[in-house]
Amino acid sequence: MGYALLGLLAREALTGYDLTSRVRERLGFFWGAGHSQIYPELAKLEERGLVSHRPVEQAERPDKKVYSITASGMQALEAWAVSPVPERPTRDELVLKAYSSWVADQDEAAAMFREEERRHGERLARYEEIRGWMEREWEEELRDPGTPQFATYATLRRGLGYEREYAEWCRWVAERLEGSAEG
Amino acid sequence: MGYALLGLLAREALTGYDLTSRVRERLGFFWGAGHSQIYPELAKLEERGLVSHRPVEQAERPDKKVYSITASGMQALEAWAVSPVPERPTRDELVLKAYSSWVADQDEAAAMFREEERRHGERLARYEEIRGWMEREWEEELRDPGTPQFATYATLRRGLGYEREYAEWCRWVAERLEGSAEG
DNA sequence: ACCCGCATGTAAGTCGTTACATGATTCT
DNA sequence: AGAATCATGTAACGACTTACATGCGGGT
Repeated sequence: MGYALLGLLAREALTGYDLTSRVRERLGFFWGAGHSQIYPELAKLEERGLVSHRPVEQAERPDKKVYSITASGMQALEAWAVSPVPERPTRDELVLKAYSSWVADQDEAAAMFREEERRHGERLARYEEIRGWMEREWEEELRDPGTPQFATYATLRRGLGYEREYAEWCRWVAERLEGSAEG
Repeated sequence: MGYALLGLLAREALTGYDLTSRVRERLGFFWGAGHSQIYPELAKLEERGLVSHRPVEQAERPDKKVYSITASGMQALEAWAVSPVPERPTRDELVLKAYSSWVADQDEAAAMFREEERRHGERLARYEEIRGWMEREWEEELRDPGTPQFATYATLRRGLGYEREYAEWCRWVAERLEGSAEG
C-alpha cells in the first residue's frame, strides 16, 4: 500500500531502490512489497501529488530518482494514520494447518511446529537485540510519542509480543502432538 | 485457498453456502473468503478430483450441491498439513499506522488505539467463552491431538493469545499517546 | 411491502508474487 | 570468471474484494 511508502518518505527522501530495502528491513515484520510493486506505486502517488521526485545523475552508479513526500502527502498521511482500520481477516496458513493437523501424521506435524517455534524464537531474539539497542541509543526520544523513534519502537514492541506469543503457541501444539502415542 | 475448504470438508459434507458461513464463523479469525471466491474454488477442486458433489433437490428451498472430500483430497490435505509454510510478511495496517503515528494528532491517534483495544478485548472475551464451552463439552477429545476437536481447540488457543497480545499492545500505545502534553 | 435466510453463480477491479529484462561497477 | 550491489522498469498470473444478478419462502 501507498501509505507504507509515504510513512518511510515522511522520515527521509529515498529512491525506489532504497524504499525496497527499507520495506524489507524496517517494515519487514508487518508489511512487505517487492520492487515490482513499489515503482508503479510511486508513479501513482506522484500522479496524485502526494510525492515528487528529483532526478540525480551519478558517475559511478546508474542515475536515480529521489522521491520526497509533498505537503499534500503529509496531510494525507496524517489523516490516514488516525482513520479507523477496516476489519480484515488475518490469514495465517500455519493456523489453517493446525486446523487440519488431526488428519496428518502426528510426528511430522510435531516436527513442523517445532521448526516454526524455532523460526519465531529466532526472530524474537533478533527483535530483542534491536530493542536493547533502541533503548540505549534513543533513551530520550522514546519518552516523547511525537518522535519517529517512538513510532519505530512501538512497532517493534508489537513484533516482540507477536513473535513471543507465536513461538509459545507453536511449542504448546508441538508438545501435545509429541506426547501422543500415535505416529 | 482451497485447503481451507478441504479442511472443513474433511469434517463434514457441506454446500458452498454452508462453507461460506463456516469460513466466516469458524475460520473467521485466521482465514476469510466470500461466496464469490468459494464457488469457483470448489469447481477447481472438483476438476482436480479433490472433492465431488451430489445434487440434492429440495421442495421448500432451492436445490443445492453437497460437496464431499475424496480419498485423493484427503491425501492432499494430509501432505499439505505437514509441509513447511512459506515465509510471507504479515500485513497489519494498524501497525503501519503506528509507524506513522508521530506525524498525526496525538489525541486522535490515542482514541483510535483505544477503540482497537476495545475491539480486540471484545473478541478475546468471545473466545474465552467458546474456550470454556469447549473445555467442558470436549474434555475427553481434547486429550487426544488426533481428534478434530483438539485441532479446533488449538486454533482457538492461537486466537486467544493473538487477541490478548494485540489488545495489550494497543493499550500500551494508547497510554503513551495520552500521557503526552502535545495535542 | 420489505427484509432475512437459503442457494448459486459471474464480472470488474485491486493487490501481490514471480518472472522477464537490462546494465554498469565492485568485490571475491 | 562470477556474484553482489545499485538502479529501474514491465508482464503474466493468482488471490481477494466488491458489485452485479436471480429467485423462492417465511417472518414482521
